[in-house]
Amino acid sequence: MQKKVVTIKDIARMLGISKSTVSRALAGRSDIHPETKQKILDLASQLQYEPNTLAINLKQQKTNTIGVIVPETINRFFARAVGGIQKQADMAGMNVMICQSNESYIAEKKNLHSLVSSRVDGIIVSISTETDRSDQFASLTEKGIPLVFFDRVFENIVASQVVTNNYEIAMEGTEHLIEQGCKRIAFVTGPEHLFNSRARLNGYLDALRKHNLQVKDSYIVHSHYRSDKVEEYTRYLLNLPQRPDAIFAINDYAALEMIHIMKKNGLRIPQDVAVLGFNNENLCRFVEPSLSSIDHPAHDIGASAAEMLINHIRHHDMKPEKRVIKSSLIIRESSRVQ
Amino acid sequence: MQKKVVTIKDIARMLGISKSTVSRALAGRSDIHPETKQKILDLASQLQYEPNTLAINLKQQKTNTIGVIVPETINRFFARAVGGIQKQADMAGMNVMICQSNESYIAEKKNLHSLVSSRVDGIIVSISTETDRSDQFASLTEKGIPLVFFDRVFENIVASQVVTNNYEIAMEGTEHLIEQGCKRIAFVTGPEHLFNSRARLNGYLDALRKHNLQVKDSYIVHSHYRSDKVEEYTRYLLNLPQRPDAIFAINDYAALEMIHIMKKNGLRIPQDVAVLGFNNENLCRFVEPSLSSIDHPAHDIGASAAEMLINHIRHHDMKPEKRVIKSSLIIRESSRVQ
DNA sequence: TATTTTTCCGAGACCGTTCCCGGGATCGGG
DNA sequence: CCCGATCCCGGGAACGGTCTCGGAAAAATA
Repeated sequence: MQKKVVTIKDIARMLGISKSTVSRALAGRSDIHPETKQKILDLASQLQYEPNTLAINLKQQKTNTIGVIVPETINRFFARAVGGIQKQADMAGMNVMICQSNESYIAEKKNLHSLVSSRVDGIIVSISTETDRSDQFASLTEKGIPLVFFDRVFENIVASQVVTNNYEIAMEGTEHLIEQGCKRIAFVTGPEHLFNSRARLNGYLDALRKHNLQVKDSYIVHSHYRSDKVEEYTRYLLNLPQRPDAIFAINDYAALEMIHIMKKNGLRIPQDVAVLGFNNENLCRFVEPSLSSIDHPAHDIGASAAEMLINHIRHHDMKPEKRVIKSSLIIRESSRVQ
Repeated sequence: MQKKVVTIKDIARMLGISKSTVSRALAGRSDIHPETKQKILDLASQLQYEPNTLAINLKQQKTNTIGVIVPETINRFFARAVGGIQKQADMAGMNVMICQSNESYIAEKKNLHSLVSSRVDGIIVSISTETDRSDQFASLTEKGIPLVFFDRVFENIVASQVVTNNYEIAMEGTEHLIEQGCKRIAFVTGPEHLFNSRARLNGYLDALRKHNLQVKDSYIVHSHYRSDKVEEYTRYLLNLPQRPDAIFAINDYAALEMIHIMKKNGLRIPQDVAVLGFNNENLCRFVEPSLSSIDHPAHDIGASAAEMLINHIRHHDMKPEKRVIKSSLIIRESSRVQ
């Protein structure tokens, strides 16, 4: 049943010429008679010839492909970042191979091996919440495979990275809540070992200290980015002896769910509890109250990472570079107390 | 700078044996002395040897990879479907290569060529809104490459497909709105040439006819799945001489935005206009009013498509199969008028 | 000890391309 | 008419693996 896939050799045989000549014609090189070339191209399209990229890549010792490892594309931040990567790759005529770690260290490692085995020309990574060691990435550098991290990065590794101004924006967001008169500000952030979680936490802490507000550990929640724990830690916060009067949430979906739970408990947003989200999803504008958030330019971050990686691939001697992309605070009803 | 990547030949040379033997050890075959095998494995892991999948795939004439073309993973339905595909592929020990058409016919065609050139073992597709012809897919069958469509499928092509009961669920949803006393039900659906859009539309129309309600073309909006037109057609619907008293929306995000606009215009949901969404996103439970929706089991659809494709890959003589996965109506506040 | 079987390994073809190299044919200039 | 340059094209190695086949050495059997 299985039809034989047509190769360059088939075309050569049918035309009574050598495969070198066919290769020349298909590659669009000039040292070939126009007439011969036309015959080859005609037959190729008639037979629906598709070049075997496997063979080409093997021979060329490069794949024209950049590998991407992200936690999960169900997370819109990463979906948008991947979009930015793909757009940039398209412009450079490169392909993209996307892997999801599903926030698992093991899966991430498997993805990495898979990409290396596929001989991608470079790799872009945003690490999983579970990942707390970087040696598996260090070995890439030894192999000469360019590597760029974005958003979720390691602090101490020497590699290019694209991050946002986590510290500053967390500080700005917290100060905004303080200016609204909030004094007991809860902070929901990611796992402690993730660099950007720590940076955000520090921004939050420094904002409190700067305004002489008491830091209470019970107001700090370390959450995974997954959604199934939101109800649990919301109840925890609401049941504290001194209920928070503001919540800086890890993302907009979590913020939305928290607001929903608090409303059911008779709390008014923002009068009783002000809420600030993260990511500035579209839905922020359509919910009630509209949700203040941090605009986190996912698409640009991805595009920037891809651009940087492509540079590394093309000029192998480049030094690691760190880019900071600015997030911005978008104030809406959920945090406007006065 | 660029360190040489270690190959099977390097290991053979360093150990003074032939590459056949190294291959045997690495492939875990039995006709090799345990001691030799151990030496090879030790050196391989010490040198961080990674097999070149390009070479393996070229030789084996298969890639153990399934290609996926979806409109865009920023759309959560497709992100979840891809998740289902990936899970199923993992279980079967296969890889997944994801392409996004970005709802463009041209890009979709490019993706297809790219996957064929990469010699994927099979392809899963959900077509773009622009795609209204299927010949590019027909040629896959000639080449003997298994193909499975899901959700957005062609009506007349002979290929395996996984769809939901679009007609029935649109009918059920519409009847639900009718039972709530709504008489002027607007329907927002996808482009006319898409099979599932038409199926849903027919379900809607037949529900109206069954209950002797007048069908008005002005209540039917053909929208793309992108979000930037929502405001436009919402205003159109609200400005109709006979304003609709119910809206069956194309997805939950559109529904949310429509509700927001209507509220700003002083309309009460659901008393003035009942709203029914599509996809049953998490946020449905957290918005106000909570959003009725159609639960569209994206993950299962993807998993089912992948399972089917893997079967086709393993048993080349299989007949095309059509699977229907049931969606279900989830009633919440936004459509509960009484 | 002679023969058979088993164990283990090497040689080399092959997958589908690219590309270097060399050579025959044609052409132009002197 | 001769000869170097130009134009086309074919042969064949190479990319990094797999796998078949055959054979030498070791082990088992007679």
